[in-house]
Amino acid sequence: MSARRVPTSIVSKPTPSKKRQILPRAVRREQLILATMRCIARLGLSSVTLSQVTKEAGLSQGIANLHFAGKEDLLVETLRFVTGEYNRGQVQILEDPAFGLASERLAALVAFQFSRSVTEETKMAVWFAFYGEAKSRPTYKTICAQADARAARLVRQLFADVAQELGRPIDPVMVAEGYIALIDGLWLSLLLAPKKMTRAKAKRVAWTHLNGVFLSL
Amino acid sequence: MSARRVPTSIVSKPTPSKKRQILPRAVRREQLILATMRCIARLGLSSVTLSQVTKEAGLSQGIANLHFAGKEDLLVETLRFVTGEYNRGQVQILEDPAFGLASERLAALVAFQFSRSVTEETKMAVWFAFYGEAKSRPTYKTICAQADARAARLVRQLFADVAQELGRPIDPVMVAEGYIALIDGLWLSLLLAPKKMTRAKAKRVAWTHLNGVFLSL
Amino acid sequence: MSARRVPTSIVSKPTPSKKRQILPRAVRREQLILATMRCIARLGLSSVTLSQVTKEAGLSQGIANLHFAGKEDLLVETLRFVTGEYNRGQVQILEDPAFGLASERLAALVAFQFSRSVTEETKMAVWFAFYGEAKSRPTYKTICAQADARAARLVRQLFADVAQELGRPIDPVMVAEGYIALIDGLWLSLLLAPKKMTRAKAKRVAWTHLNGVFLSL
Amino acid sequence: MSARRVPTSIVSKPTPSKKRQILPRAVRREQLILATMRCIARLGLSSVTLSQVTKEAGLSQGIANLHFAGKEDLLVETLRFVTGEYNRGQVQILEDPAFGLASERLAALVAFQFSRSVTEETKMAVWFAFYGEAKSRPTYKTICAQADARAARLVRQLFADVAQELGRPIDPVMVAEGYIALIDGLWLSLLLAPKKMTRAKAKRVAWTHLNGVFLSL
DNA sequence: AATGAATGAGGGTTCATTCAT
DNA sequence: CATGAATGAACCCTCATTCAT
Repeated sequence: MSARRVPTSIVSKPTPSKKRQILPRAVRREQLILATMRCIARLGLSSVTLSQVTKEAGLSQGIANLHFAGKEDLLVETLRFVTGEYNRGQVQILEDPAFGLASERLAALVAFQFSRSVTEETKMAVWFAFYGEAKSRPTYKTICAQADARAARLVRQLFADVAQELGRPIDPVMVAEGYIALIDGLWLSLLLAPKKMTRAKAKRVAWTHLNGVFLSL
Repeated sequence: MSARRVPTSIVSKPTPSKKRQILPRAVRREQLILATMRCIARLGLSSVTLSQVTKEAGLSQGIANLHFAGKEDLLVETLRFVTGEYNRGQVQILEDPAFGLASERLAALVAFQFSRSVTEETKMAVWFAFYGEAKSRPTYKTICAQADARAARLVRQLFADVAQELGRPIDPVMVAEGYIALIDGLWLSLLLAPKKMTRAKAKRVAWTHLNGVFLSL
Repeated sequence: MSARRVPTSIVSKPTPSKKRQILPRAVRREQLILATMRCIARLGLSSVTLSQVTKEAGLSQGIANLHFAGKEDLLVETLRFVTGEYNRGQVQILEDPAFGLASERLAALVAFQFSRSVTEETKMAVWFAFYGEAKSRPTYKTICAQADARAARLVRQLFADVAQELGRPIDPVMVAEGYIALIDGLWLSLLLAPKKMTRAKAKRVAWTHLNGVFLSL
Repeated sequence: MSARRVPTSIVSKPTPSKKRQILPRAVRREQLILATMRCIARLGLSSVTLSQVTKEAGLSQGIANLHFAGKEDLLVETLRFVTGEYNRGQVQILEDPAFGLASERLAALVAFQFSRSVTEETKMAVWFAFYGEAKSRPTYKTICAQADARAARLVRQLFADVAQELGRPIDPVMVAEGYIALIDGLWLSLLLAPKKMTRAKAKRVAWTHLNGVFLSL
């Protein structure tokens, strides 16, 4: 049958080319953001240096300050990149006209949240790296909060739809909050104990929770 | 009837005394660890400096290196302090002979996990600060993993007991993992969006989840 | 009749230029090494700081760590610089085809060893600064020992040639060791008591010794 | 035959006694000076710390500042101790009424200068450690210069006596300076290349030199 | 007098940022 | 635009000194 495909990712390191190249601003910025993500995952947010990031990107020292206002700005943009991508993915599912039923949408959401792309180690690491600093960094906190709020709104709406569809009266706010907390916790397990928590298992746990919530969905 | 007590915490800053004071090693270490916790909460793990920590503790620059092998050691001991305290609290509940029923124990656990002491902002901040770096720091990762493993074992046992007590056949491993993930996620909400998530609400969410799991506990 | 020339030296401090200048790595390294030599002479090996060295070189704090692996590396390279220079000078004399007679070579060696360039105060200070630490620093010791061994070999050969030329049977090993010790001792006098020991006087002492050794050379 | 005696030295570390002891000032000072010498030999002048010295002496941190004005004072007194001891030894020989002939005195001097006690590694290391710093430290320089001057005076007188005794007209100043330089150089060899230069060999080199000087003494 | 915990100035080093090329 | 050498502020850490015990 089909050959085992190597999972490719936009976050994996590209092959370097030694020539001095002039590229569009947006491309350079993304190069740097992706390199930043890999560095955060490898070194941790507190050990990331511009030197490491630019080396990872295969570019010169000074380039980060050329395309970003400074290190902090690069980090913020990295966070925005990750949250933006996630939120766009969520929106796509919840607005996809292909789904007729809310419960189908929910299934798609769960699948998405534990898809390889979303739970990629690098991304998880970046998420939690910023969560860990968010408490003390208003900028991070705001971005995280906004992303969370957007996600919560979508999930709330979805749960309301599902409840209506099933004829089960639930409190969408409470249920959404519980569900989101569960997902966050499962992601944390995936990040910190990948030996014990797999994507498949996490998905099962999520469904168990949902079953409990909707009493046999 | 009782007067509204100001919530005191071991983590809050003590009044300074300008005199050069000589104190037992253990006391100094705890002073420094608590100051470190406050600094992590205020500045973030990546911005904590020994200078800040010792100033926060009202002590001199050099003292941190006098009582700890270095900054990294101080941070590690801080992490151990937090995880140790939590684990001890958990064990206490699960071994307390005062509880006759497993379900009473579970209630106590939930109460403990959302008690003021455990969910104190500073502590939550410290937890997630280290979680955020754990991916890239083997030492942190190990300590977190050990704490998580201990917690998981206790919760698993408790859930098995509760299930037996209620005559509900559940998979304690899956259920424990779900519950723990939920708690982690709720703590994260408490930390990042204290405006939207209160301790009371979190507790309710946790109970909703448990109800779902045990089908009307 | 010729005008009294100001003795110029590569070790004397150059005029500073305030502009940020970019220079080849080798040039910067030599700048720093020379500044280090001046600092050792002025402050002593135990009081040399990178701060002093870079100020002496008219450069910024951080530059030392940019061109050397660290302070210790800078010091080691400084030692190598001095020993290398001396050894090269010696080799040059002993291999110079201009000298027909071994005794001429010997005369040139003595002249070299007490030349202004070799006995420059700064260099003598550096030599003995490192000798003083060599006992306890394997790296210094090795470099000094290698330089000494090279010098001894050359002197031994030269003395053997001179002895043959004069038809005087001597023990080249013993004589070389004595001569080298004498030179070291005279350099020490030049360094510590320049008021009492001049280059001219030292040369005379050396010749007296050699006369004694070769019985009227 | 007699058993091979372990060469004992005042500089070797004494057995520690854990009790807090109160001792006469002079004893404490000497304890600390001897410990300082061992530390200089082991670590080098630039790495000696009071912490190391007091540990080596088996005493408490603060004691050095109790018996000396400060670290610098301790070092200076250590230098004085070594130079004083050497000078006293020299004077003793040159004033000893037991010697009838100046040449006997000279023989005794050579024997003394290469005696085990004087050429003890620790002492040599201390000598050259201070020589190495003397250039830049007026205090060290003065002490070394005074010791050298005293030694030179004695040697000069001795050489004059020997010359008269032998009926050889020599320049005592030049000869003394050459001899002293030779001795210094030989000590340096003993310190840095003990594998290649032994006390016996050094003595022979010295005698070869003296023979040359006095033309078959 | 003796101890050793506490202090704080100053060291080496890192690294975000600048800027000459 | 891109580079990477140069800068200098700020970090961690050491250690001479002080001082409560």
